[in-house]
Amino acid sequence: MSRATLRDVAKLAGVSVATASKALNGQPQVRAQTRERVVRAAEQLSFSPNTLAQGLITQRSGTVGLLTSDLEGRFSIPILMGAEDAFGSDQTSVFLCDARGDAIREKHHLRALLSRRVDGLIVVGARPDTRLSLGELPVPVVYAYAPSDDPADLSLVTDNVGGGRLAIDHLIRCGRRRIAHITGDPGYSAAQDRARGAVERLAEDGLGLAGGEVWFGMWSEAWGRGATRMLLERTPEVDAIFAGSDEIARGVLDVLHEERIEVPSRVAVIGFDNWSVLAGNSRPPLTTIDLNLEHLGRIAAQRLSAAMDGEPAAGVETFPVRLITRESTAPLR
Amino acid sequence: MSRATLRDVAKLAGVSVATASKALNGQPQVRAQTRERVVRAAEQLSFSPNTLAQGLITQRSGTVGLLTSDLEGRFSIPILMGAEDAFGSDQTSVFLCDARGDAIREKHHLRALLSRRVDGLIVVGARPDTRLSLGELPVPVVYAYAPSDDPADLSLVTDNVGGGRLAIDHLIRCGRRRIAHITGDPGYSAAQDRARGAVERLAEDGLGLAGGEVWFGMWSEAWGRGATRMLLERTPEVDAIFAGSDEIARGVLDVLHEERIEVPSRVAVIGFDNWSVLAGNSRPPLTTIDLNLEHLGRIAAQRLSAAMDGEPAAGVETFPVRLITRESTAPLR
DNA sequence: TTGTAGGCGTTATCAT
DNA sequence: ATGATAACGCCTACAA
Repeated sequence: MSRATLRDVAKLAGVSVATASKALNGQPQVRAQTRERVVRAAEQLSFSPNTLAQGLITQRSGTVGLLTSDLEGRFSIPILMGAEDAFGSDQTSVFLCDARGDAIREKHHLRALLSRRVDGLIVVGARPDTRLSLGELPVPVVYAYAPSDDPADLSLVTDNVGGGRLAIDHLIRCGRRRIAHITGDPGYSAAQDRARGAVERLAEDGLGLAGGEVWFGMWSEAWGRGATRMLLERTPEVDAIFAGSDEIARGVLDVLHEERIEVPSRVAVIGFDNWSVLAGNSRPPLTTIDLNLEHLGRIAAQRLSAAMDGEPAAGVETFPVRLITRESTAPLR
Repeated sequence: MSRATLRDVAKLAGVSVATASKALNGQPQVRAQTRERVVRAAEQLSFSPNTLAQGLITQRSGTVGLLTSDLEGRFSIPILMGAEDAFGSDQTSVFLCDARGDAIREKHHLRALLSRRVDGLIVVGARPDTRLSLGELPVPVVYAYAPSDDPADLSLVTDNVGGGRLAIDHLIRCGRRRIAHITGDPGYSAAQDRARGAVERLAEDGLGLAGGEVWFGMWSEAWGRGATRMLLERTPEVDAIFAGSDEIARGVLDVLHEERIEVPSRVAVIGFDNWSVLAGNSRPPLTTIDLNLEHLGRIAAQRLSAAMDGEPAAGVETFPVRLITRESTAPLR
């Protein structure tokens, strides 16, 4: 199976390359009968137009670059899927580049992408903290998940503050009043923002955190377990725990279970991330907050398309998260 | 930041495009002084050669397609990372395409990739069962994880039988003799192969499975819990459990913990996949089998490069898995 | 050592 | 309705 060129098709159909081109591209000024001949010739040779050559002329490669900083991270993948999906039906293909959090490698990839004449770039960070802007580039760029530090760039982020509010709101609606918050590394803006949202929402009902403080620590099950043990010792009357991630929530559930404290009847638990392998399989299945990352990716692709079509945007757009109700929370009866 | 062409560089340097080209590409027949001028001009204009145009001439696009059937699956990602890693980002860029297990979409992507003149293709399946060959293509193809049904294709797979053997071997070395096997959907060749390896290895020591049968079911924690309960009822003397996945292993550990059966002192548990969020965070941390998928991806890239350089290969290559020892297994004392 | 010319596969603009 | 012809950006004989 070798590669037929338009010339081959034209020759086989007995027309000029120009006519063949027009016939194949559905231009009107070509006799139906001629078009038919060309199309058949193309099929016969299984002709496939060389997009590179087309791009040379149209000044559009029909490709975009997806620059991620950690592929294995569970956050980049859904975004990446959403973006790939939104472009998919179009005629744009996606170059995947993983910089592994290394600035050098990122520069390297950037160079390669630009020389491949990508029409645009999506940059997806590993964590929702602000990252360095790539600066001015000959193609439009959209930052997803991790916002750029340059307000002239367009950044798309999830609403972590809103997520914290939403979690607490749900627990309050379940009749809980003594709510604790166990979360991860305080160096992450995600941890800070979720905590802030939680505290704000509590305040609206005249409440404070059970135990008085946010339990910052690490994004791990082990920390969830450790913090829960300390919490139970210090504040045994707690009736709900908002965990900053599903991993932490698993640790929380584990200790609760061990202590024979019933979930949700005595203590309700809510997680964050909706990482299904963790949230869907726990005992009981975990109520949690979904970041809508796939949607974020889809929007990123749309914004990028718009920018490529000459309608650029700037600033930070924040997207809402949503509550996934499972069985680890329920109204107090 | 617009786009300088080689002509612009040549003009600025006061030479012809041919000379500029030679100067930039390190050809010897150009005076050092001239080269210097050209290079400076290129830098000044931040010139970046148009890879598409180069590809038109060299008949090589410097791109490969990565056709995956499920991105969210935890198996494609490491392979994809390995492959992306192995292609030096300067030489080769990777087009990512997710067919979502849909044959139509796959055809669609394939068409697009070929018209983009990719130099090669890596096809990575979602599960290790045989998949349909893409047939004869104008570029080399390597199948990774899921082998092609056509022996003329090159397929790279992990050794699931060997994995089963390895797991049992480890348990036997720990002094266990009453070993049960709880695994997932029997419709997966992975489940069958791992079970076969396990049974074979047991037989070498004159042993059979504790309880007599493999416990096939589903790839979930819930099944791991359910099966373990039934197992303990029917075969309480079991001293080790080989779980077909880390998810299942988590369920196993959960019930063992609930029943106050000590791990590993009374029952050892080994998982499969080394999915770190599950295996690394369990109580105790889980001994498991790592599929070396990143390595598989790296090899896939190498084989593809070789094929692109005119050294094709065919058949199925099977790659060894490896034991990750954590704390859920230990010698019986 | 440098420049000229032809061509890679397409499309668009003219003639015919 | 069809066909030459000139681009697109680059590279590589070949000529000067």
